[in-house]
Amino acid sequence: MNFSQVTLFEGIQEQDCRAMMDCFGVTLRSFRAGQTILEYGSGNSLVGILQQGAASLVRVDRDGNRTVLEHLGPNSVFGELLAFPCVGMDSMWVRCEDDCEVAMLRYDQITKRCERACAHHSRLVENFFGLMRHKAMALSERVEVLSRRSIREKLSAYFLLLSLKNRSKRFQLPFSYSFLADYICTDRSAMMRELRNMKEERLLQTQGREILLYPAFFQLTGSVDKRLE
Amino acid sequence: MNFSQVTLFEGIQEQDCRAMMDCFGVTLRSFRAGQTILEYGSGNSLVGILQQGAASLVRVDRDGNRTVLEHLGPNSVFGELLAFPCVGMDSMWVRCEDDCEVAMLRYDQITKRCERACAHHSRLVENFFGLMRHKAMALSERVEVLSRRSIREKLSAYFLLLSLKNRSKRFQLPFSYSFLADYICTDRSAMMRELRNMKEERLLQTQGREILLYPAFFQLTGSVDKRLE
DNA sequence: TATAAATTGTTGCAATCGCAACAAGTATAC
DNA sequence: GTATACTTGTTGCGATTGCAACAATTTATA
Repeated sequence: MNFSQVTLFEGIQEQDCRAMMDCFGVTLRSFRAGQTILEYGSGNSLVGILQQGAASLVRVDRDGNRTVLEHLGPNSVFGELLAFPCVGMDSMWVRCEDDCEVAMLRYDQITKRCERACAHHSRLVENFFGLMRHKAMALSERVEVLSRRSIREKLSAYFLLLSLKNRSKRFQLPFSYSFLADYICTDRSAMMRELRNMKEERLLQTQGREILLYPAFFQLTGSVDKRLE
Repeated sequence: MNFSQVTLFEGIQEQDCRAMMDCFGVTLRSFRAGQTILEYGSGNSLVGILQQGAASLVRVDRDGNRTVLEHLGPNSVFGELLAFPCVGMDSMWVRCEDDCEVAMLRYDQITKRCERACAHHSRLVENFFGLMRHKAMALSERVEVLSRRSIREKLSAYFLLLSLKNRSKRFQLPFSYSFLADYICTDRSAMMRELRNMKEERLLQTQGREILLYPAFFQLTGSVDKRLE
C-alpha cells in the first residue's frame, strides 16, 4: 500500500534515459491483452518491469488446475530469476490481462560495472532496488492471503487488503470472480457459496465486481473501519 | 535453490567492512534461541540480515492460530518494510529458532548518498540487491507451496523442494512436524493423517525428521528423480 | 448481428479437513 | 532427577470444501 511509488527511471532526466537504456540493454515492448510476455522454465534470464497495464503469473498443473501466483500492476518486476523454479509437470507464464507496456532487460545487466560510467548508473540500481522492495511486499501480501485457513478467511484477508489500498469500504475487484477463485486457490463454486453466506450474514454486499464491506465485517476481522469511507 | 550465495559484505575487503558498517549504521547483534528479534506492527524501519542461525516470521491471529509466514536462514533479509503490514488483531514477530547473529540497519541508510563517498558503497548496495533477489525467490517458493489445494499437494510440493535443495531423495526436515503444520497452514492432526496415508501408499518413508522419497512419489508428482541420490 | 466463449450462479454428494480430546514419548529446565 | 513443556501419534465426528453438472447471463469475436 504505502509503496513509495518508485519507477525505473525515477530521478533521471528524460534526455539521459535513452543513453541509459542502451547502456543497460533495456528494450520497451508492447503486448496485447491475452498475449504471453514470458514463459518460465526455459532458463530465460530476462527481467521485465511492467510499465502499463496488468498481467499475471499463472501456473497450470498436470491436472489442469489454474493458479494465479502473482497479480502484476505498473512497476511490478517479474522474471524467472525472481521466482521459484517450476517443478514437475507444471507450466508457468506471465500473461497480459490488458494491453501492456513492458521494459525488459537481462538480469546480469543490472549490477554490471558500467564501462561508460553513466552518471546515473547507481541511481538506476537504487530505483531497481525500490522495485524489488515493492515486489517483496507484494509477495508477502500474497502469503498473507494464502496462509489463511478457510475460504472465508482468505476472502476476508483479501477484501480487507483491497479496502486498505483503496482507503474505502467500497472497492472494485481487479478481476473476475472465476479469476479470484484461482487467486485464492480454491474451488470457484465453493467460493461463490461462501460469498453468498457472507452476504446473508450481512458482512458485505456486492454489485457486479464492486464490493461494499459492512461494519460487521470489520468487527469480525478485528480491524478498524475508521479512516475509511 | 541455485542462489548465487551473495552475502552483505561479499567482495569487500575485511579492513573496509568496519568503516562501511559505521557509514551505513550497521550493528551486529546476537540472539539466543527463542528470543524475539523484531516485533512487527510498530512502524519499525529496521532491516535485519541473518548472518547465522535460523529464525522465522510468525503470525498469531486473534483465534490463537499460529502461522509460520517465512522461514529464515543465513543471508535472509527481513523487516517490517519488506512485509505486508499486519492488519486486524494479528500479531507478528521474528523469532530465533537457534542462537542467531544478525546485522541490523535502518532501511533508509541503504540507498542514501554517502557523504564520505566510501569506495565500496555501490558494491554493498549491489550485494543487498542480491539478497533481495534471494528474498523474492524465498517468498515465491512460499507461494509455490501455499498455493497448492490439498494437504497432500502442499506436503508434496514442500518435500520436492527440499529434495531439490538437497540434491537427494533423502533429506532432513528443518523443523518439527508441529512447526511444519503451521508452515503449510493446516491442522497438525490432519497433516499427520495425510502423512500416514502417503506412507501406506509407499510414496515415502520417515524416520524421525529424516524423510526418504520413493520413486512412486516422483511418478505421482510428475517430477524427475534422476540426478538425485 | 449471429455465434462462440467466458462468467456468474446454483445444487447434491462425496471427500477432505479441522477440531477436541487424549495418550505416550522426548527434550528441557530447575 | 523430577517436573514441565513440547512433540508425536491417534481417533470420532461434524463442518467445510471440491467436484461434476447444469442453466442463465454477459462479453468477445467473426
